Amino acid sequence: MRFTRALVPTVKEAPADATNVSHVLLTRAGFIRRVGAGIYDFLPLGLRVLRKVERIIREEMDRAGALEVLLPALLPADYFKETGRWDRFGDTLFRLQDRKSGDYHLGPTHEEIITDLARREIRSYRDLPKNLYQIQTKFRDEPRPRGGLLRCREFLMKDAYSFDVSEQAAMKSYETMRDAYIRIFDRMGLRYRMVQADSGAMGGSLSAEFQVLVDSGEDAIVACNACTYAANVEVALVKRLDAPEPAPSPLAKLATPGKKTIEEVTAFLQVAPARMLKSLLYVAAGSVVMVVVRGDHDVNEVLVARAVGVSEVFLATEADVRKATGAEVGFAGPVGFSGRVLVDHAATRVENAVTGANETDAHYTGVTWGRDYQGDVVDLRLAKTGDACPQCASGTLASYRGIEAGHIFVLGTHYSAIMGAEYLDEAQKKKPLVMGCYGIGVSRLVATALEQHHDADGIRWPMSLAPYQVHLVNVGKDQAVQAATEELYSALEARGIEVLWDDRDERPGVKFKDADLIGIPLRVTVGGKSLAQGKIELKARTEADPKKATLIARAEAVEFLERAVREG
RNA sequence: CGGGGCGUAGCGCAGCCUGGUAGCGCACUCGGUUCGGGACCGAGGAGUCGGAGGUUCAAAUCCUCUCGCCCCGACCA
Repeated sequence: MRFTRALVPTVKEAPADATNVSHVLLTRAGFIRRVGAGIYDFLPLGLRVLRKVERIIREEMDRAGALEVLLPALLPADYFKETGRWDRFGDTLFRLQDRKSGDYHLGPTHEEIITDLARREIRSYRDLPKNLYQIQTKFRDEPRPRGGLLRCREFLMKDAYSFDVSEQAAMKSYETMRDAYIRIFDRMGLRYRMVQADSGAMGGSLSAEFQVLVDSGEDAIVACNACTYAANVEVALVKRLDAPEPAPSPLAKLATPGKKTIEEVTAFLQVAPARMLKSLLYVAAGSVVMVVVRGDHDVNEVLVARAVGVSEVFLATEADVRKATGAEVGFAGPVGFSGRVLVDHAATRVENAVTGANETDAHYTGVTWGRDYQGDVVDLRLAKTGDACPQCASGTLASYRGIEAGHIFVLGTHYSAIMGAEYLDEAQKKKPLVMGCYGIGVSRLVATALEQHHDADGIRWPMSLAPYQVHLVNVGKDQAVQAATEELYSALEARGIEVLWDDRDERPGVKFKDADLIGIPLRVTVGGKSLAQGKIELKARTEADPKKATLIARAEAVEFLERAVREG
């Protein structure tokens, strides 16, 4: 492609509202333009990257035996009403009505629609297993779209759904997808980690996220430095500690006027935060539960929700706290508390702890688990760097940040049971299809890849995702240079190499700056000086030194570049 | 939904406090010089100042309402 015929509107200044690199660089390099909040145009370069992402995904999904379909984006409300998600999805659903006032919405995900297809078309165990996928635009009215392509209201997603005869067979489908995902993300040249994840409201039993490691990522994950354990902090566990030698002191009540926070109490009583019990009140499905963790630990709300058996919990309001404890906020504690108490395992190991007395301006000291208070002992604390690995003997956990690029689930029969998607087994018995679902954020990946591959000058696309493979630059107006560049351009195109030729009548500096910004992996420069020696210059975008270029004989250039492109 | 902020030329911004008929940089057009890391000189084109209402002789500027957007938090199959 000749630059003068292309649409590559690069700009020097970043949009004022951009807060992350991918948004800034995709905009500056002319890949995307913002149309509305969380809504973007893909310009030619952006679309080419998007297509590369799609192609890799299609190739690997097809290789894994999945079948591509295309489901509608515009959906009658009936299906979501059938599973209750019409209500549960709340404001996230883009709703609309047709001319006859019928309810419709734009699809945020397609479990219902695919399950409907399956219940109509899959009848026998002989039809199974099946894995259907699509690459489709999804719509979610996010409470707060942000980060350019990272969190949009309209975005492109690959979603796949597997159907099997049994839980065991579904596990196999899940593993096949897991392996396909590994190939996909490897091919994209991303550094990522597969982590245990919350199956949450999807009603699934097993799930893993593919987290692309980026410091600015929205998700926090922990991984063991010695074994394979890696998990989203939402569900990460920590090794349970052994009990200390018990040396219980008697329970005593102390006046702690105005000392509400852990910091205030530890300073006032001269005790370490680890000797405190932090008691927080949560509302779960309408009732209040007290959650007790060690003073230096934080509560993991997903674990609390799991322990209670609900999909989410909320921190109680001040009024709720006063009502439940009879004291101001800051003085809650498990001793003598009448409601349900959940205690983190580590908290039960604190002997002679200090905790609120459920009485304004008072705390207890000498609090000991089992003697002074009871409760359900579960794992409730948020894992953090340095915590002991729950899976192996000696490892410790380290924290990372990531962007969720893929998520795979075993769904079980959640949707098939509700919607009556059944097959007939060998014994002519009707059984619900066992499902799995597998998503990849296609448009998000364009931004995610960039978040991981850029420098101060611009983007550094991995070869597999780059909009073009070679960025050809001619410098100077020299007739010989012009002719040589033209010839090289044609030769490269003839070999099927994707080349963007900056044929603009611009100064070299402008061309080089734009080349760095756009981020095509190989830059080839044809200039008067080197051409006089029969050479052209090759510079990889990953090479930091702007002056470091490899000189290649003109005659060997095409083959050399062909090899360089193949090797990525 | 809670807190904060911003809407002025395609982009980034100033002007608003203290009302007086809209400006800067980039980009764009034309002419000239220049040409290996975002050149320079000169001449131009381009804005219902987010919208509605009000105050006033006069509103980008003051007042009221409204819409949109951004940031932090909440939320995020």
